[in-house]
Amino acid sequence: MSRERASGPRRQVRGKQRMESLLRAAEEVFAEIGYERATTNLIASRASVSPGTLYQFYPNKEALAEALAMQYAQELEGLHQSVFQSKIAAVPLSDLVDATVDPFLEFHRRNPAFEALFLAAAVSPELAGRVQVLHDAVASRISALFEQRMPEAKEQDLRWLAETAVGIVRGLIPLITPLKGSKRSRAIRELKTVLVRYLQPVLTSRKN
Amino acid sequence: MSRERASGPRRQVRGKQRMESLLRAAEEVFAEIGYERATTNLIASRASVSPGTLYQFYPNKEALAEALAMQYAQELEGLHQSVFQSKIAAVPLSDLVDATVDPFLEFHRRNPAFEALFLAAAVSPELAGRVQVLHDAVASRISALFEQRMPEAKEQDLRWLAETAVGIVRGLIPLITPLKGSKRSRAIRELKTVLVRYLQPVLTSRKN
Amino acid sequence: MSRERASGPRRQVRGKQRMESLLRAAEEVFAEIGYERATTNLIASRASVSPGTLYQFYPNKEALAEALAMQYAQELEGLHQSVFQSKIAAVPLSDLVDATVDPFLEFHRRNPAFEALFLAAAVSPELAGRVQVLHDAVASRISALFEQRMPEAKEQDLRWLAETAVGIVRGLIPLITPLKGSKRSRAIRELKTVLVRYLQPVLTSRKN
Amino acid sequence: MSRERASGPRRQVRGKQRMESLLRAAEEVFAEIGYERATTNLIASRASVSPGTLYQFYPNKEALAEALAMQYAQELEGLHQSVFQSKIAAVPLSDLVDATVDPFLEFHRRNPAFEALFLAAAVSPELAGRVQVLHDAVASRISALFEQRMPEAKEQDLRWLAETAVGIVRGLIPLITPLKGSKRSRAIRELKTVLVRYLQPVLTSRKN
DNA sequence: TATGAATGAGTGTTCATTCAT
DNA sequence: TATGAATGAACACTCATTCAT
Repeated sequence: MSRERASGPRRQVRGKQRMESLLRAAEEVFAEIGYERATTNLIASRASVSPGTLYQFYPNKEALAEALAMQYAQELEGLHQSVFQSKIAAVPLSDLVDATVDPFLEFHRRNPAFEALFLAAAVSPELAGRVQVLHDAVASRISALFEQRMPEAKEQDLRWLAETAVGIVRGLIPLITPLKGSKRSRAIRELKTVLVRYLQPVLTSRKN
Repeated sequence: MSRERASGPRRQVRGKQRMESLLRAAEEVFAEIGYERATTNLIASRASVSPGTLYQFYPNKEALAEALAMQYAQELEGLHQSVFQSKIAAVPLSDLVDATVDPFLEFHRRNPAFEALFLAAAVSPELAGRVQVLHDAVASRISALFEQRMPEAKEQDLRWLAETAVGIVRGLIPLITPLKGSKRSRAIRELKTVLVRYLQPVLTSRKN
Repeated sequence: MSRERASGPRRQVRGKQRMESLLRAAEEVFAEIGYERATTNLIASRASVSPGTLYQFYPNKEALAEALAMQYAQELEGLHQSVFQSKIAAVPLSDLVDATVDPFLEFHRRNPAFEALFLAAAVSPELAGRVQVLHDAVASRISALFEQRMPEAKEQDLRWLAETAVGIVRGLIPLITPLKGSKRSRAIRELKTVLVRYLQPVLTSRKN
Repeated sequence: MSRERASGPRRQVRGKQRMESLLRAAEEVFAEIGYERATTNLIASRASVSPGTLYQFYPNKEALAEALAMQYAQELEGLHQSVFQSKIAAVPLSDLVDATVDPFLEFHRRNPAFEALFLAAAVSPELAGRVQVLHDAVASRISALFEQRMPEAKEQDLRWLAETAVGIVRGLIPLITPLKGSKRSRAIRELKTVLVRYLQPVLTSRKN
């Protein structure tokens, strides 16, 4: 027989590619019109694929959101790698804030569906559970970072600090996102000011 | 003299009541499942009326949201009346923060659809315009309050300060809302801490 | 008692006025958006009256159409009075056509709902019966007119002639209505040419 | 070679068939109750499909009307083919009228929704544009036909002649449609008489 | 009489999902 | 695998008509 099953692995590769392109399409659509308003048919057609194909890879709309969330979470893990490789304890707080906030804002800019997922999670309890990973990824990362500045602090307190910091960022991001240029810079500076002033009393660098 | 077409006004009263009860039903439903997921038929049936009745008073779903927003905005206006009547300039900052945050959190608790409107506005551009009034009501109020502490400050800077403060509150409210009792108190204290530390350098009371 | 029932007749007068103003409102609305699309609520509000009031005078939408049709029919009766008072048999055919067509076109212009009723009747069998009177009023009038030119003709043939003539007018009116000025005049001339050429062989004036 | 993705084309065939059956259902319903009163759900159920299926092929009710109009227009193009193939200039006028009117009446009988579309267009401005093609198809065809009889005539005049002739037919068709048998024949003869008498003076055959 | 609130079946249309091919 | 036709329960919204006042 001429047609051997060599296509097995190849098929899997194609499958992965399809999943990726569907995810990118979902990202696009979520970013444009939000999760709730996004329709699976639109996502499929953005991926140049039939609705049936979409459902072959993702059992429903939520699954797309979750897969996207997982991808984001993974990327977020790596986001502050460089910070962790530096001597955190010795760096001035404002530098630490810079090194944490800037990559995050960049990530935010690169992934406009990120916000859409958070908004959707706030409305849909089902989605909330699946997107929780995103929040956790960030918060525990920040918490770990803080620990290196104050190793004697209680886990609980570190967590509060981290959650609050993350909340501040999420609260001020809407002020930043619509702006460009110097106005945006100013808004970012304000965000950093809030964080520094909030954290200063507890996270003063060891050097000082 | 006393009774010209007695039933006219009575009918109008009934109309007003219907509008109120529809608004309360909308509030309920928005709070439970969010604006996007709320259906006009569900709202109508919550108000124990037919869909047609709803549309006799509100031309569409957005109009309900807007009417609700207006009501909230009005209530928010009155929220900090007492603060304004005190000698703002002389009060310790932490007291000022208390007097501002506490009523707002209370308002937030009493009106669970408030958050739903904000979330919806973030997703729906059409709604955004109609709900803007809510944000403005709060931000300009806070801005005015700040002005009394630092009358020499530029309008622009005051506005930034206010927007940032409001952003902080909105960012941290999700940490507070799900909690009860002492955990909630702690979360609230954390919010106030952020605000005080952020504002202290610029809004130190005159007395000091 | 000071408030006697002198209002009886006065009330009836007011009732007539209401009916008239409702009919005028219906006419307006039918002309603007057609019978099918016209809503009783819109008609009522055009007459500055509540829907309930409308239904006190006309039991349903059809009744409005019928009442309007009756009014038109009555007016159409009087439309060719002057023609009948002339010596029809002696007048040149083209003059007769002028004297018949011109007032009709004028009537058509003055009563834009007239056409709307015909269109609606063509679609709605229920309405058809009620609007029939309009067609009959015109056709039998024309038939009578023709009779004076050829008194020996059979009733049947006269009727055919009249129906056909009316059909021609109704068929060409859409070419006339949208036009103004000289274009309109030309279209009218064409209509008259059709009628004259059609009728000439049978309705040649006696004088000739 | 013969079977690349065999089911693809087969599905497309099914799609085409659905579109046809939906169009036939629409035709039926339009003919029975008119365009305005026709509901998409009724059309769908006539075609034994769900509403969703209808909307997969036609984005809205108007699109159905338009598709129908296109189909009719195409059929109308071919309607007078045989006339054009004859020596138009040499044929007696009454024969020409026969050869033009008869197929058209036959078409009219076969396609009862044709009239419904015209009526709807007269009421709905949106539809008017989409149905215009029907009128144009007929009128320009007739105009071309007339040109062969009087090649020296001005384009403008030919158009007037054609529009008028079409108007006559449309005006008299309501007299014909409800009739059967000899009454119908008589009505048709009357229509042809009108046309012949109107056109004779300008369209006398060359032979004469 | 007159009002206008109230009705509720029905309208065009959507969309997450399934299924035959 | 992939297609795209098919579903059908919902949705936002309408309107002729009724009814309490």
